[in-house]
Amino acid sequence: MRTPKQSSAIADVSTETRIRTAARQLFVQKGFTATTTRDIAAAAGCNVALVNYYYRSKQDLFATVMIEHLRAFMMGMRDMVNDTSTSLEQKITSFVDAYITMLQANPDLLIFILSEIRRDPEALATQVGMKPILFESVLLQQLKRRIGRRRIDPMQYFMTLMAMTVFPFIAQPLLQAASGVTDESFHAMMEQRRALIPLWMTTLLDAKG
Amino acid sequence: MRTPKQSSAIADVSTETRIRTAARQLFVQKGFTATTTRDIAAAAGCNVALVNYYYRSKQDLFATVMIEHLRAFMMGMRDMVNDTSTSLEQKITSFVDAYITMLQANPDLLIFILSEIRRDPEALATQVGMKPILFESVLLQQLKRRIGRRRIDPMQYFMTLMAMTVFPFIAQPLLQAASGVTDESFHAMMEQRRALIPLWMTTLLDAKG
DNA sequence: GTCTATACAAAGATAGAC
DNA sequence: GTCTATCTTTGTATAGAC
Repeated sequence: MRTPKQSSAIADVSTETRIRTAARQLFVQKGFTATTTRDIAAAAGCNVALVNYYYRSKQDLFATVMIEHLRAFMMGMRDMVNDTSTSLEQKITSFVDAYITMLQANPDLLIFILSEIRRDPEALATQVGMKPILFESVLLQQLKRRIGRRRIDPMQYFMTLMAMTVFPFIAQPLLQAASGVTDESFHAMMEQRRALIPLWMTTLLDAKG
Repeated sequence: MRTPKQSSAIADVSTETRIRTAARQLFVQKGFTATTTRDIAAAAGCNVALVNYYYRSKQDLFATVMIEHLRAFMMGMRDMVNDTSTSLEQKITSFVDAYITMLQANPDLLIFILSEIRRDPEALATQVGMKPILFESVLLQQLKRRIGRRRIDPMQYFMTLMAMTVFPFIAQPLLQAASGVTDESFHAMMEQRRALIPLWMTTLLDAKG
């Protein structure tokens, strides 16, 4: 008395999809190394060999899953940075807000992605389509126009914007361990930063570089 | 006709040290996952079992080697940030220089720190002695004096300094994958940043916050 | 204490039957 | 498409020589 197919809790979907779903949950929860193909197979209710059958390797499965995650966020970003009806300052504010909100909601996801991204950055970057967002956006055009003839490198400026927004979330655990800062005060610090970053970035724009 | 000991290129030192030396080279060169205990043993000219004999596990060996690196770096930092004979601007420049030089040489160290931060931030912070460097330095005193009565939060300022310096190394793999930036041009970008960061941080100091 | 040889288990990957 | 059986690599542990 046994069903030959779909013995898992996830039913009524193809094995391929069940594997992907199980993999996403496990990868986000435990990270790449700590997640085994046997874990994934068990959660998907199938044999170990099936994981390699559908996705050539654990590595490829991981890349597939992570690309799904990133792509959703990046598609929202793409619309925002290409909106011709908003000013550069408005875009910077929206940019900072979107990232801080996303990272406040998923604190683990960032370090997870960053630490595991070394494994195959090429697959992520190309398939998520970061190039147009980073290098062909209206935001970048507005930035170049604003900079004019002064010697500010747009890439350095953009890197600084990203850094000011994202880095605190990376440093958070260490900051809290070293200084005893609470979750609440860190949260308050990031809320304050929503206004501070646009202010400082504007200051840099108007200064000489 | 064979020597029972020290058949490796690294001679005249204890096996324990040879293992540590070989491990550091390989970890820095190939990363944690790609480096096997058998690689390390071969490079150290000893048996695989010796690696586990002296260091309980590959993970412990990695931690030992990397924490050595970090501690040495931080001790240098401590002297620098507490030098009463240098100005705030000089310290910022030295700070940026030291970090960029260190991270250019040891790209994997950063990933190690990030994953360790997640695993046990308390241990890392105390073992390396970050507290006095971050929160009791002459640098911080000079910063507070310089800020005076204006509404700049020293912590926000310091966080920004760290972010501008460290974040690019975190983003490097993704940046290179997305834009096709070569190792050389990334290196050049970071060299340019040695001057840019102190300039921008000084600009922020003199602006209103 | 040091070292060699070897065993063992876990995990990724593959071949071939059905 | 799916499964069983198997192979290979790799981290770890043990037994025993010197």
